Formats: sequence, C-alpha cells, structure tokens
Amino acid sequence: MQMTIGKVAERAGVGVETVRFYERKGLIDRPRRQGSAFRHYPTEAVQRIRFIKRAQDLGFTLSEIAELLDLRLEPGCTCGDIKNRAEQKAQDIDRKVRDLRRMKRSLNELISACDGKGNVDGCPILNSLGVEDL
Amino acid sequence: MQMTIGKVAERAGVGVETVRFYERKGLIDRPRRQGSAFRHYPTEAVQRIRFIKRAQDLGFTLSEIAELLDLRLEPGCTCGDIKNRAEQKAQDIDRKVRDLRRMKRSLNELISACDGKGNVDGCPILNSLGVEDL
DNA sequence: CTTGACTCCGTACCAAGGTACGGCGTCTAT
DNA sequence: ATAGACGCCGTACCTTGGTACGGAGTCAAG
Repeated sequence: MQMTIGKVAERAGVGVETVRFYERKGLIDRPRRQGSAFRHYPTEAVQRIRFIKRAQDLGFTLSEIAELLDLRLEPGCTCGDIKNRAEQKAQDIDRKVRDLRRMKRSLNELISACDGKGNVDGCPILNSLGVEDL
Repeated sequence: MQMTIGKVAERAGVGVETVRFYERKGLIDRPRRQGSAFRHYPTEAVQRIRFIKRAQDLGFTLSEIAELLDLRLEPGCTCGDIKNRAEQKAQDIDRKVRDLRRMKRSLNELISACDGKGNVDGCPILNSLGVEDL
C-alpha cells in the first residue's frame, strides 16, 4: 500500500515540506518512484516520521536521531550502544535543568530585593545588573 | 575618556563585531564620531555591554534586554514594571524546567527498560519509539 | 613617508528545524 | 479533454546571537 508524499505527511501529522526536508537530511530513505516522478512511500515511512517526532520529544536533535537510526543498522551494534545515547541525553537534560535553576535562583534574588514600588531610578533589579552606570 | 571600539570590546570582554552587532540591534547608543569616521565611546558603553551580558546570563533574550533598557526610559515606568518582566522570565524558566523534567522521566523509563545487553533487534528503547515498524 | 594596527561598511555565513514560493509537470474525475 | 488538486525541484527565507570577510580608510609611531 503505497502513498504519495501528501498522504504520508498527513498520516504522520507533519507538512509535506517537512517530509522532503527529512529526506534531504537523510532521516528518511528516498522512496522509489515507480515510473512517475512522484515519491511512493510504504506505510513504514509514516512510522519512521513518528519515530523521529517521538525522539524529538525526548530531546534528541535531528542529527542525533539520524545517528540512532544509522547506529542500529551497523553490524555489531548492541542494545547497550543505544542505551548509552539515551543516558547521554539524560545527562544533557540534567545539565540544562541545573543551568536553568541557577538562573532562576539569581533572578529570584533580584525579584525579592525589589518591592515593586516607586519609580524606575534606583530599581534594585536594574541596579544589580549595573544599570546605574549607563 | 573616550575609547575606540576595540578598547570597549576588550574591556567588556566581547568581540568588536559583537559591539557593532549590539549597536545594529539598538542595544547600544550609536556613539559620536568626533570628526573622524571612528566610533568614540564613553566608559558607560562598557557598563552597558556588561549589563547586556549579565541579563543574558539570567535568561533574557537580546530583544527582551532591549525592552528592559527602553522601558526604564519611558516616563511613568515604575520599578514594578521591571519586576514584572523578571517574574515573567522566572515563569518562562519554570516552564522550561518542567518540560525538561518531563522529557527526562520518559527517557528514564526507556533506559530502565533496557538491560543494555544483546543486539539491537528488540532493544526496548528503539522499540518504544516505534522502530520495529521501520 | 611608510608600515602596521586599527577601523569602516555591507554582506555573507553558521547552527537547527523547518516554512514558503514559483513555475512547472502529472494525475484523476467529470 | 480539461480543470483542479496534487507533486516536482531548487532556492530563499525565518529566528537567535553572533562570527567572518574583503576592500577600503585612518591613525600613530618611527
């Protein structure tokens, strides 16, 4: 059961341009064109796009997803290899969270130093950032 | 005590191109050019760039920083207006943290479902992402 | 007066992840 | 057979925060 690009896009919940974009990026096999100039996709193409979207939701970038996809086809690739990628990504996420929490602590300090009253001259937030010298 | 762009950049710890970039973005006043074609900056320009960098460290984008800088010059702008921006930003950060923590929970589920042994066919991580249909 | 360091400007380029467009070709239903 | 919907391709464009480049002008020291 072959589909044209529009059907694949629709079923996968993305735009046609996105499918072509993924093909250019090597995330999707370039489909056979039986006789015509039109792409004809097997149903697996829809699954593939959904895979990509789910992996994106987990924080993988498109090039990491391409690696994952290539990795699994390499001879000698083990389940542990895949697990390593996932653990790396979990660590990336932890780092981002730590950075954001650090930002937020600093921001909260400024916020609590400011009573929100009065005019902007002498605002503790602006002043802590060095605005008094501008 | 006037400086050329190179000195300002050096003292602020950024590149010359960055200073010009900030000027184009309206983050830095365009300096007077006494007679020559060269930019001549007052010392406050260095403080201004440091302000920008500190605000960036807190998670503000350059356009938000520009707003902050404009806002403080508007008549009737209060300290509370600035505080609101900071609180908004704190909420943005919270949202990002929640998203990341959600990602990480999902990722951890996959990781713990995978013993890391055996070959890649039947890897629980890839399978949960839908790879079995590819 | 020349050399070297600095600056000028506009423009192009980078990553990421797409989106949009224009001028075609093709496919399908009526 | 023809209209309308769809697909083709290459290319340009978007955002954010810069970085790089090239050919010119300028400035201070020697």
